[in-house]
Amino acid sequence: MRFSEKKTATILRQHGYKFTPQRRVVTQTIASTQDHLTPAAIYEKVHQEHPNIGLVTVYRTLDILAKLGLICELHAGGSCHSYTTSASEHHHHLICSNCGKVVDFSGYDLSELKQRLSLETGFEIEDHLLEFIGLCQACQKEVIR
Amino acid sequence: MRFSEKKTATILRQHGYKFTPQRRVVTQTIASTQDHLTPAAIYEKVHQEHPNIGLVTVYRTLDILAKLGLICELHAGGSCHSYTTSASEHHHHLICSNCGKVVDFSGYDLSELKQRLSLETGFEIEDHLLEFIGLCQACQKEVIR
DNA sequence: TTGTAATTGAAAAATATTATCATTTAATAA
DNA sequence: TTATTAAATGATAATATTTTTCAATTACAA
Ligand SMILES: [Mn+2]
Ligand SMILES: [Mn+2]
Ligand SMILES: [Zn+2]
Ligand SMILES: [Zn+2]
Repeated sequence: MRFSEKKTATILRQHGYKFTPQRRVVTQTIASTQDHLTPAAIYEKVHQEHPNIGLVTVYRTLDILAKLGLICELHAGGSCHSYTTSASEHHHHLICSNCGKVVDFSGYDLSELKQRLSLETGFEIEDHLLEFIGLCQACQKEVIR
Repeated sequence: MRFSEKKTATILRQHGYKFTPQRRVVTQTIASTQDHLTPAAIYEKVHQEHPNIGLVTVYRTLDILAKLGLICELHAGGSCHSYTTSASEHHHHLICSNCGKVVDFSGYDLSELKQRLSLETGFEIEDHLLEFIGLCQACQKEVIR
């Protein structure tokens, strides 16, 4: 079982959030499938059983669950955000989550990992994304929490 | 000089695209700064000098330039897409660009790189994103190009 | 120069996300 | 249990973002 209701409740409460029925349902819905789902897809599933839960609540819940690491946010090309349960001269990026500053870095080679994954999964890998998110020096001073 | 107009023109034409004034301007605008810019920000800059270039053209141009690797698309948390010149138990993802299938993988450790980057840049790194994009086995057979 | 497929811009449409605010509710402690 | 209260919800509206449409224009190969 990849999903523990008790754990979700505990972690939410530990961070000062309430464990509401809505949050339980959204979490369960995401846990009920291997797929990654867009907010709209999650809302649709949730809405079938619980037509009274609003889309906005889904968005709010996803934000919180992702922030707490209870679900995993991923970037899927076109439709930017989806969620799944948490269980040239190429360069990569370091991005400040506060001011948006971007620092490039290079010299980190992922080709060995890429090859390993290709063999293990049969994927034909075309691209990758490696980004670090954090606070730049300037923003570390400004930001309270 | 990080930007070569001739190279842009050549690569566009090599792929059957025309090298239009609009595409030149968008490329130049992106190349003119170290920042990463949202489509809206790019449009705004472009629009100052060339008020006749439409927002839609900016979007279309960004798609093409990114696809050809002439600019680099990045995922910046909140506001999903920006562009810059191209020069639980934690796990990561392998995503099929055709059907959206997601395969998790784990056991790849980025902590050493993270530490190195922290030291070099002064960033306080909070998170990272590592994703491989490609075609799953099933889709490799289906997809023509 | 000509022909033609690609591209463009304006507008509208479709999507996606966030803000507001009156009402309800989970959690704490009397 | 009950009362209290800050947090959460849902309906709606407001924004923001992206895509579609289509007639007019244009790059560029022939
Ligand atoms: Mn890059
Ligand atoms: Mn992950
Ligand atoms: Zn910063
Ligand atoms: Zn696939």
